[in-house]
Amino acid sequence: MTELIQQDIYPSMLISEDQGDEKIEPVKLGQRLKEIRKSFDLTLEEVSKKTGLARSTLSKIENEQISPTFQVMQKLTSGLQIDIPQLFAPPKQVRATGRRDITRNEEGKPHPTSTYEHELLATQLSNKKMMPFKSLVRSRDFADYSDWIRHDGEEFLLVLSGKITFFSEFYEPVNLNEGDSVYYDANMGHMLISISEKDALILWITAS
Amino acid sequence: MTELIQQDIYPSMLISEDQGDEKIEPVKLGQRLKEIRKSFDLTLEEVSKKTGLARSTLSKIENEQISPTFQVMQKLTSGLQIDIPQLFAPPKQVRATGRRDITRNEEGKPHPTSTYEHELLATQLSNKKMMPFKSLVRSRDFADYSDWIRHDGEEFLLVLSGKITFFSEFYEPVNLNEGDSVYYDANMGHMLISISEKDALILWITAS
DNA sequence: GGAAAAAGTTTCCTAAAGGAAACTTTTTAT
DNA sequence: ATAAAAAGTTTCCTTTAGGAAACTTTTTCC
Repeated sequence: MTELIQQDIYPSMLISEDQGDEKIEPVKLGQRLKEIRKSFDLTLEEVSKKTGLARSTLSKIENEQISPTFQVMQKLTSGLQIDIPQLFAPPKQVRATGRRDITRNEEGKPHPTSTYEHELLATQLSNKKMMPFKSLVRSRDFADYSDWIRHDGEEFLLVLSGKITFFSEFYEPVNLNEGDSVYYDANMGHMLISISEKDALILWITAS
Repeated sequence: MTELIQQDIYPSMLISEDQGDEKIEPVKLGQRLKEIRKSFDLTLEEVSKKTGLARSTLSKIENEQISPTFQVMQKLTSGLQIDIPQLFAPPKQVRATGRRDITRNEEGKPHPTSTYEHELLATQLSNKKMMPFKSLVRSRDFADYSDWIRHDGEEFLLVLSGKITFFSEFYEPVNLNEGDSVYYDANMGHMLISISEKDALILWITAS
């Protein structure tokens, strides 16, 4: 996109090329199987011997005339020494998605709990790798928690304002001031309390 | 971020790949399906509605009385919004874990480039899913960039102070003020410039 | 080019999958 | 505890998958 720099061309001024309809992957299993077979340079007969499946059956699967049972698929994967995901991960197409979701200050999706006022960010997008949210830490005593908070994935938090104490299962409690951050495994028990005059505001991001 | 990655690469800057070491093939497809169903707290009837499969069929699959056809497996995965490998990745290996890494304000690892002053956070940890850093946006003109910045993964940014313009390949430029945030696919070209009097400070997190 | 062999497809049959409904077990409500 | 409802299983029947063999197409070799 050199033009953008050289002239003043904005994205909305550009006309996108018609790149053909991207088909949503219905997974052409037969086609995929044929690719694999060819890549090993095998005939149906040879695959038949390796997998114990009839030549005719293999032909029909490759031509999408029948839908193989799981049993058959297991014979295929073990006979051909491949694993199942391989059967479905054919052309690892790195789709240049262009999703973008802006969340203005204070305009996230509110999500209050007994100990936090969460404000979920980027909620217009689903299927994302990270889940960002701002949280007002209302709790001021770890007695507010009945137990450690613990869940899958990893978590990063940054103190935006105020001051908190970060408790965790395997470490001493530690105080965090504005600008401080911590990265931790979220299946290690953890919890927060505000210790500043005003409730602390933090940015939280989870990935799993 | 392209520059960031292309220059010095430290372990703590790397994002851990999904450990796809799945060689295990659960012969217990039915059991696995039941686990998934229970985890969503669904009844056979509800799964039936979601997938279009008969209640009886689902029961038989769960009890290993029949071997579902690929067609049926596709209905299962699309109806339950899971992907196929998930059906075969049963024993979720709970990774160990109690890592924690605190970064005090301004005490991250400096990493200057021509357009940004990056301050890498949580650099004591390697193999993490997210890579967090604060960046001072020094650039004030998109002519400072020779081309779009573009890399794998997804990115989230939050303006900590100042004001920026966020340029991206498929959208109009947009101004972001303190507290505003944006989530986007990083393989969509993107770049930032400061438009406040002082250079803007942002929090940036990448995951791939 | 014309067998003959090899590779692949189609047919035909039986064995198994998938659906509707009957039946059994478990949960909820009274 | 008992009835009613919900969840799950089994039966019975129709449709479809899978294998053996016949058939068609492609390749090999003279």
